[in-house]
Amino acid sequence: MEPVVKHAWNLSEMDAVKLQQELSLKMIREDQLAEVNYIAGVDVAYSEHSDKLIAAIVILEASSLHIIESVVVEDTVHFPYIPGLFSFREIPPLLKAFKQIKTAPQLIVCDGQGMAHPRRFGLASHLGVLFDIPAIGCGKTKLLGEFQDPGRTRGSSSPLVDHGEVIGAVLRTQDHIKPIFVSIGHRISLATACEWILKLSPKYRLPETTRQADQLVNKVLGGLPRGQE
DNA sequence: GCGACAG
DNA sequence: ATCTTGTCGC
Repeated sequence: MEPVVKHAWNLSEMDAVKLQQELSLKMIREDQLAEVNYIAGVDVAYSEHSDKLIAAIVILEASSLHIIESVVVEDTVHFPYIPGLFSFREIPPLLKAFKQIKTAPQLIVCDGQGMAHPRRFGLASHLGVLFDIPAIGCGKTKLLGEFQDPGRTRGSSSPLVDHGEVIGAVLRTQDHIKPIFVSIGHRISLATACEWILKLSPKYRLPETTRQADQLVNKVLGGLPRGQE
């Protein structure tokens, strides 16, 4: 698969911010989904030993949540980890991995935020806009925003708010387990995004897409500890 | 100035 | 992300 939108990645921090502001204009915050048969889960990790990034993509069949296709690639580090510019580090290796994917997904679930971002354009929005495929941001922790604790039962949620604007939802995917942060990536509403995440998390805290992609990365890393910055 | 800060 | 410590369930 190739992205619909292409742009340079060797940017300065300032140009990266500028690009986010331009690309964010293309982001669609309402439901624009066709029938969802295949869902992509993506994950990227840093390998300290090889000083490389490992990107994994899994394609799950929506009805069974079974893996239809998967790919793992290694890539050099193009950009440092900077909160707010996460996509400039993770997307290059993901583009390399997507080149090998044959089954086009109708939905992408990202390990990171969507519009719950300083410029409302996190990893999920960026990836969604590049491929023009509906995308959901799904983070284990928040980047910004305030929220009240959602109810303790699976399915409970409360709004994630930044400067009076609802930028996402804090969603409880399992009873009594720490909630996750769901936000609009591209071509999907927050309500629909939460429905999908719940559907994808029948048993664990994280959606199956993220779990499977994570598992694939760890398998390649050989269980070795991931590096730090 | 101090804390917060997706992975 | 990783690391540590503590608590609970098996």
